Amino acid sequence: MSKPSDLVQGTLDLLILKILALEPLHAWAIGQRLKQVSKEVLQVSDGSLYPALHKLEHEGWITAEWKQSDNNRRAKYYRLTAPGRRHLEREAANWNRLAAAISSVVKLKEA
Amino acid sequence: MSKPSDLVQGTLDLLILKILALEPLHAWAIGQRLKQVSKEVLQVSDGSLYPALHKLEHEGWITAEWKQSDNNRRAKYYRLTAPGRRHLEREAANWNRLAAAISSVVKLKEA
DNA sequence: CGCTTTCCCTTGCTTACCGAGGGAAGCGGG
DNA sequence: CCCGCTTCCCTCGGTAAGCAAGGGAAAGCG
Repeated sequence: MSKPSDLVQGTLDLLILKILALEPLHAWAIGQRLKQVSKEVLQVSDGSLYPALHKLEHEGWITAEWKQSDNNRRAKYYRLTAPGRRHLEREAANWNRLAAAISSVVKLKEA
Repeated sequence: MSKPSDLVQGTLDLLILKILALEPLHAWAIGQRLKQVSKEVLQVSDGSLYPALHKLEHEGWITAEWKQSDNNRRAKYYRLTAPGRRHLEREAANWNRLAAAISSVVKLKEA
């Protein structure tokens, strides 16, 4: 099945970049943070998160650095790059454009 | 490539159902209407539209009927069913929930 | 009689995500 | 001291969704 009832396809990159724009975090914490700030609405699984992060890193929008986590474990902290920040702005603008269009259709009443 | 810059994945069903909730239409007209009401923002191709309609019909949310179009051609008019209307409400509610959550994340500033 | 427009459809591909799996290291309790 | 729980890392195989590119037919018009 695998129906994404707790995520909108194509928005994961945007969400990750936005979270990292506020503060560098490791993968696991990103998932937790996303869940927390969205009040449990947005939930992303490991199997989605890690590949997405690797893709973003490969595209140069984030960089990784191994550090010690708060719980004294090795963790790969991701940080937004300058191109990443610009990309985030583009993605955010595009989301706003599309979300507004869709919402306007959803709210349509008889002409 | 095929990057959906003019659509958000997973919202096509919702958009189609909503358009049909206002007025029965044939496939080609649905595409036009969607483009029109969204001020050119939402554009859906043939290759997306027809399979989506067939799927919706197969699931019982819409029904089809051959008629003459305004331009005197044969056209398959789709109409929302009662279960389809209920499904539309669920999908719309889910969209609102997720879109609000995503938008709230996108608008985040430093805590 | 070609040309454009309006309408129908399918096939193969890519992207994006998920579920299920596996592993290692710190930490606390018994 | 070991065992289980949590935290953290990752990959693989599958599925869903949409798109580009193909195809066709019939109406109307010059």
